[in-house]
Amino acid sequence: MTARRRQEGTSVIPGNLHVPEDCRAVSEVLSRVGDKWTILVVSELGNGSRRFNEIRRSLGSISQRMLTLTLRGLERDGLVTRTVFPTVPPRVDYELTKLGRSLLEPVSGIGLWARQNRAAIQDARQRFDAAVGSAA
Amino acid sequence: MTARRRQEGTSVIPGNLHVPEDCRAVSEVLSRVGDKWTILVVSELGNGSRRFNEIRRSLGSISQRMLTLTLRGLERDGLVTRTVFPTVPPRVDYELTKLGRSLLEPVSGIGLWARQNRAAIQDARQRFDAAVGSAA
DNA sequence: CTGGATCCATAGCGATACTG
DNA sequence: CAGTATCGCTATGGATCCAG
Repeated sequence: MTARRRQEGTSVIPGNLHVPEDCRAVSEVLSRVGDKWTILVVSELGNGSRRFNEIRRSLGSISQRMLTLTLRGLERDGLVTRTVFPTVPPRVDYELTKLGRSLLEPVSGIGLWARQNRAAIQDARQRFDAAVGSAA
Repeated sequence: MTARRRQEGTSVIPGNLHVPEDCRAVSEVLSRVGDKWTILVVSELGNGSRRFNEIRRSLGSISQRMLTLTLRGLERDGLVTRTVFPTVPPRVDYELTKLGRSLLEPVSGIGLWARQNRAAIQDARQRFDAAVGSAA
């Protein structure tokens, strides 16, 4: 039970994820990035500074509550800055930090993949469902 | 409600995500990729074909149920193949498809970012919590 | 060994109402 | 406009038991 790793793979990807330490790191980031809204918000902010309701409308379907929570989380993790203008009515601007912008690159990779392979996924899904349906 | 896109940004990232159509695509993929286990499983399978309990042990903490569900989902979406050997005891191998391997690249991008910036995030988190704590 | 079925606890998230 | 607070539903995910 000491060494049960397979040696065959020699790591196709440029950094192993199966080391426990890395697993935690990835899982942590994933629970931030992988939630329902983070990537969309970050992507929107990738186009420049935005006000609260601007983001809200640009995403269309996000609830006020979730946008607040998402932005709070991003702010907490140092990915966006929150600038309050003490005017009336109040105005709050959100903007990506350097760290936040650095996330834009890997995130856009996922986004690109998503758009390129969505059709393939939907197709596979239909085939799978059909097969399961007929088998049952 | 016809055209509410800003023109200023000129898209830092190589593909806009704020088009409704793309938003759905990304959200879809995200709900598959962004769950608690998919990325870890895909990463592990990136090193080669694996049996059910091999994956299970390599991740350590995943429950049997969730591994089954995750693999089923991945199979449904055409990202992994499931090969059953009708032996006794039964043996089932999982392996990434071409589509699955193509996901490995953007995923490893996220993984890389995670490892590189985990410290920065944790740091920002502590500062934020300290600030909020003192403000309250 | 692989994995289905069930029970249960919690987290996520939307809807709504209220405040500065 | 930009939040906060509360409620309630649903999805997620773990534990456990059962079966081929």
